[in-house]
Amino acid sequence: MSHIEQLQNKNLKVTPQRLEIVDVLTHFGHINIDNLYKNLQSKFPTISLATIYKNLNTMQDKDFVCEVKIPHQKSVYEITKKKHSHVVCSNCNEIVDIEITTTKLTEEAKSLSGYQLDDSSIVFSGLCPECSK
Amino acid sequence: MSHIEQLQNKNLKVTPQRLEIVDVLTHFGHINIDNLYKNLQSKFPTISLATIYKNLNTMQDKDFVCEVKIPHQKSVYEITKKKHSHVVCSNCNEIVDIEITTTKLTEEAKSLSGYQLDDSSIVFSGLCPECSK
DNA sequence: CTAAATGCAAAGCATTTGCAAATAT
DNA sequence: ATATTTGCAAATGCTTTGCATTTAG
Repeated sequence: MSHIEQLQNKNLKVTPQRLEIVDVLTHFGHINIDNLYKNLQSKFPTISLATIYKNLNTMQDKDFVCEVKIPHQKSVYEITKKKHSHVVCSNCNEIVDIEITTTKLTEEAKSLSGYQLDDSSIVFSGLCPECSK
Repeated sequence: MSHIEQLQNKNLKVTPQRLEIVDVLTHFGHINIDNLYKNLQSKFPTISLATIYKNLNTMQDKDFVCEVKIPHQKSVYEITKKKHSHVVCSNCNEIVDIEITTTKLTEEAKSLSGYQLDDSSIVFSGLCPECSK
């Protein structure tokens, strides 16, 4: 499905700025506000941070984009996709997605806490292959 | 060990304000800046947010306090203790600590990502026993 | 006595809002 | 044609800084 269709499916008007935000998010996978801004400026020299904030907010409201909170770093944003976890390099900040099975751990957490749990946010930290050389 | 001794062990001067911050952190387990501020005002009507920020920052530098980033909420702070995970109620925001075994999951994450991992941050979300009634 | 902490005010960032003009549908 | 989006400027909110005074050790 094209990015245009993805936006239309969420009832988001397809503006050039918005489309480029989706392109950049898709290309980088995860990106923080500042880097998103920098990347958009090459194609849209007059784009404003307000536009980026507004777009990220409406996209989050429509559940098309989500924020990932990372320890000791600024939050990054990603296109909402199948539930997954994150691994972050504490040296170069590279982030990758991983699909791990959290069922057993969530069960453990449920019985230990007495909570009814339906979600989990997991971020592993360490060194990426490049930085651990 | 008393809170006074805990501060001294970290080379932190024992001021009344600082001691009360530790008392409040210990009492609540996890608290965000605003609520910490409100709680301190009863005992120190003229305490300033700057003092609280400065204290949390130096305490974090000394690894005596740490920040916990929670999805969809303001960060909370806690006294640094043995590694553990968190469970948060998405209705009343209550947070509890749990000790779960993350070894297997971390191994899985390592092999999937190719990263050398030495830390993980896990936050489960759901309803606390009270809110799920 | 010295270095650090406090509290105030000001400064510095980050994010949101209001609004006129432009644009998507 | 209408409702939404954009980009600017201003406003708001959050966190840090500078500094004179106070306090802990």
